[in-house]
Amino acid sequence: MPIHSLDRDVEERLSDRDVRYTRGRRRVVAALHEADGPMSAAELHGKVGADVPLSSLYRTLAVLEETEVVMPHFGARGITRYELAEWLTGHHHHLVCVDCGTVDDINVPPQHEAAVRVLVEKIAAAAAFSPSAHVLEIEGSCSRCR
Amino acid sequence: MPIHSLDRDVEERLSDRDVRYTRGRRRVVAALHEADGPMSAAELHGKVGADVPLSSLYRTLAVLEETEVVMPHFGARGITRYELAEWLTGHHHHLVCVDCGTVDDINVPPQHEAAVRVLVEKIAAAAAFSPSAHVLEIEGSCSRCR
DNA sequence: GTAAGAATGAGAACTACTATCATTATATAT
DNA sequence: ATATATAATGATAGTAGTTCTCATTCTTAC
Repeated sequence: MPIHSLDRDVEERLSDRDVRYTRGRRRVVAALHEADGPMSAAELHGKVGADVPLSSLYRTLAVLEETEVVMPHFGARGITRYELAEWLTGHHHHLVCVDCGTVDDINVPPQHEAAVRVLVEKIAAAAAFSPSAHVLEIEGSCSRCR
Repeated sequence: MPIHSLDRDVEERLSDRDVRYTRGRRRVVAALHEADGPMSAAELHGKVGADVPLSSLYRTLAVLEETEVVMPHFGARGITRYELAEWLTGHHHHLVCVDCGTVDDINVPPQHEAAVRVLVEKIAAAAAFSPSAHVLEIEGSCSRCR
């Protein structure tokens, strides 16, 4: 999705919730859009510039999470990373490097995704659990570490 | 796996690594064995008794992680939970309740597990990533919350 | 242009976790 | 069995990531 139509979608969502789409918030959304995986507050601090204080980034992320523009991801010890919500980016999964900890997004072709969904349904059904979503993380060594 | 054979396996592993299998460590292993999902240090503090200080629990968990008796799980904001390693319990996945945050283990029948593995291979292959493991978390509402 | 409300920045406070160190327990050698 | 060396524990101080507070600045509506 190009940045301007993303921006329009986010703008509309925030306006619906009576929340302003300010410069600081735009910067965070843009940084997450350029990233190729979830980012932590500290990583965003490095990317959007150190002039934006960490406390503001945390608050911005909290606001964007409440309005469902971003989603938290808890894949690493002690740190919360954020990525744009799937209604903005499309459904995807993660490749997690067990050596360096980087997380990269991976898009799954529709037929595989459908197969995953069917399996999830079957597995959950056996436990009388009604699944609303699934998270698949593939662990291994990334190309940089291998 | 019954507790005594689990205990024997852990004992052997720790002895191999020249680490003692003490009373405190046994208590943690037993608590994790009885649990039906990963537990945090604070939750263990409640379960094994408040007479075991948190600092000891954190260190015990670190030792058990180094010796690969337990595995960390980062499914919740800011907290690390631990569960017995899969060589002790068998491979399994998680049902995560989006309402209350509880995580329950779920065993997956072999044919479904095989299908998951095949899909993971295919998805990863498309990104030139060689998978060593996978984590599948199924989100939904647990029976208590529904 | 002004008033009301929202967002920001700076820093204090909180929580999960880690490190330190003195004390206690365990294992090995004699 | 006792002494000695090494490991584990408990208490507490310290750290990192995150959240809260509040005074100031910016927006929006009138």
